[in-house]
Formats: sequence, structure tokens, C-alpha cells
Amino acid sequence: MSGAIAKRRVGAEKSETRALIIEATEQVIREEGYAAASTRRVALRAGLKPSLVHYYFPTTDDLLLAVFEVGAAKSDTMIESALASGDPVRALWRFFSDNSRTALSVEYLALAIRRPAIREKIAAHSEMMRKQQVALFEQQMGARLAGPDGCPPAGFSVILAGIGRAVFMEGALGVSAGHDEAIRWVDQWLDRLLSTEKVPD
Amino acid sequence: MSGAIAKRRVGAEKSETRALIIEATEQVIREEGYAAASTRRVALRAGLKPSLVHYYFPTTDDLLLAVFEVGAAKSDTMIESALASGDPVRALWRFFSDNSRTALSVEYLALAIRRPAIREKIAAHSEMMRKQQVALFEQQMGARLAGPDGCPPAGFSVILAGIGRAVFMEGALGVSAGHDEAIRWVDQWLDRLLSTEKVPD
DNA sequence: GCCAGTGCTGAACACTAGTTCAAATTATTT
DNA sequence: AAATAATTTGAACTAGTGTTCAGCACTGGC
Repeated sequence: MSGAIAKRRVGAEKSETRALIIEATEQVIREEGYAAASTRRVALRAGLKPSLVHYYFPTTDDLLLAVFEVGAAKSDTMIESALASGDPVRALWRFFSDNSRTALSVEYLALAIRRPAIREKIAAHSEMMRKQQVALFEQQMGARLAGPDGCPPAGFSVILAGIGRAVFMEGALGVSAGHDEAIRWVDQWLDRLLSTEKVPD
Repeated sequence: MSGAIAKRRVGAEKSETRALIIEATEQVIREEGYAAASTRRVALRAGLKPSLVHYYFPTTDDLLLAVFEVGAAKSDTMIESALASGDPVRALWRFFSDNSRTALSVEYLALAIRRPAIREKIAAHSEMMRKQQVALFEQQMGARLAGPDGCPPAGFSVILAGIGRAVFMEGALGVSAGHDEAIRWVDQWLDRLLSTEKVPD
């Protein structure tokens, strides 16, 4: 039986080599940026031949998409375990402000602007995370966020993510002035929002 | 008289063509991202020949550096006029949160990570702006920033810039949930920090 | 031993990029 | 008008990238 489109042979989804390629690509992106993630460079890094990369990922978009998906899944797992911890909001903030995945998220953002095929997926994932966080914040600090020191949960999510990314991006540049202060300020804000004392009016 | 290095002839600093090339490069970066700013593409966009671009800018780094410098100067001018306005802090925040230059600053940040030759300049400029802002905040809201609702001025600068950039970057992605809330929250924070009422204790 | 399927490779093509340079053109000076 | 300098062009070289594809090698089943 042959479908309408006779497509090229493609390597198995669960192949070790495939996983290796994805792993190598993530490293290349991490160390040299998404623009360096060419099939040939990835092949070099993984110690494989370029054509083998294309055997598993017919196009570069296929590769990058797979890398993003695996990365997003890892990130989701980390967030999940943060949410399951006793102090989910602070754990999430730690994830934003001090995690190597934030580095990648910046690369993906840059990537998305350049690769329409990937943008949708990344946008969808961002939106999903935001929703998840909104639910968390609402549940954990609903009353406080509505109070005078608060901020609507969606905005709160933007703020935490934005500060985390800013610190990371500037850090990569070699700029660090104000970073500790910004992070400490968020820490204290969280302390106030999470404190169980009665809300002052 | 020939110095140690016989360098190739290079176009005049004040040439119109040179300015045109810089202009075209900025547009390409804006519309297609820094990675698209190749000498050939820039030439096409400007209606010139690639070799002419290299006549004015021997290497691509030279070009990008010049574009950054011109852009930074424009940005400085805008900030200067914000600082000179009657309401400098809010004007600055408007600059961060609603300005097409923020788009470029994100591209430059990405560029800097990739081009060591340019990183230094960009880092130096970032640091300079931060210092300038710290002075402004100190002068305009010193007491309040030290108060319970405040944040050290350098951290404050990181926070404003970070939120502005986050909103812009996600906007390019097509994500906008929480953006208005985050911006409004900053607006209100500024209102509190800038209010002339006595600080409540 | 044969065969199909899977993993892998080498060579090739089309294309883009950065860069150089001698020569052609145009502008400026004398 | 001649001499000189600045600008512009055409053509080429090098190198990297995406992608294709025919075919080799190895596997497991028959």
C-alpha cells in the first residue's frame, strides 16, 4: 500500500542515534546559539555524518522542532516538580531566575521569530505555561495578588519571567549591575505575598 | 607614508552612501532579525552592490558595529529627551515598554552573544545606561526606593528594562497574555513611588 | 542462503555568505 | 584638459548550508 506521497525513509522514533542528535543539537544551541544549529555542525558535534542527521530529520525545521519539544518536556517536568514542592511559588521563581533552561528559552524565543514553522509550537507552549502559572498564583496567593501590593496573576507571571530572562540575557553579555538587587527584591515581594499574616488594609 | 599595515581603501565616514547602508541594515535587522543582516542582503535592500558595502565596511563586524553605534546614539538622544521632560521616570518607562527601539535592543543582545567583537561595545553601553538610570531614580525617588515599597535603584532599572523587553519579545511571538496587566502594574508602582504624599510608615 | 528492512555513507547539486581585487566610472583638483 | 583621487562595479574564490539519493553493510526472519 502506498499513500499519495511516497516519502523518504526516515529513522525510527526511538533510535539511540536520534536521541544523540537531539542532545548534540541542544548543546550546540546552548554553547553557540540557535543560529549555529546547522545539520552539519550538529553532525560534527555528535560525531556523525550530516546525511545521517537528515536520515532522522528530513529538514532542519524537523530537527529544531524535535529539540524544542524534548526541551519543553524537560522544562515541564522541572516545573511540575517545582509545583509539587511545598513552596511552589518560590520554587518556580528559582526556576526562572537561576536555571540553565532559561538560557535555552531565550534562544528558542529568538529562533521562533526566525522560523515560522516553529513559532506556533513555542507560542502555544508559552501560553500553556502562563495559564498554568496563573492557576498556581491564584490558588497560592489569590487574595494577596488582589490586594494593594498585588498584581493580576497573568501580569505577575510576565514580570517574574521577564526579570529572570533579563538577568540571564545580560549575564551572557557580561553585565550584572543590579541583578542581585532585582532578584532580592522579587524574593521579598514573594515573602510579602506569601506571608500568612493578615493582610494589612 | 605607509604604516605597518597597508589597509585597503575605505569610503569616507560622512558619505551619504555609507549612511544609506547603515539605514538599510537597521531595517533588515528590524524586519528579519540580526541573523539576516548579511552584506549581500543589505546591499539588495539598499539597491547597491555587495562590494560597495564592503568598500565602506571591510568586514561584517565593522558594519554591525557602526549600525549599533548609530542606533545607540539615536536611543541615547531619545532617552536624553525623556530625562529632560517634566516626568522623566514615566517617560523612561514609556520608552522601555512602548518603543520600537526595544525591539532592536533585543536583537543587539542576541547579536552580542554571537559576535565577540561587538559584545564589549554593547555591554559598555548597557552599563552606561544603567548608571544613568540609577542616578535618575536616586534623584527622583530616592527616599521612596529606600522605603518598604521600593527597590535599590539598580535593581529597579533591571526590572523595568526586563519587563519591557519581555513584553516585546513575547509580542513578536504572538503571545500577549498578561502584558497589559504587567504594564499597568508598573504604572501603578510608579504612581506610588512618585507620589508626593508623605511616605506612610 | 536469500530477502526485506533498517541504519548508515559518499558524493553531489544548488544556494547563500564573506571577501577580494583589478578595472571602470565619476568627481575633484590643478 | 590633464592628473589625481574617490567611488562603484563585475567577476571570482572560498567556505558553509540544506538537501537528495543511490547504494553499501548489517540485521532478523524464512
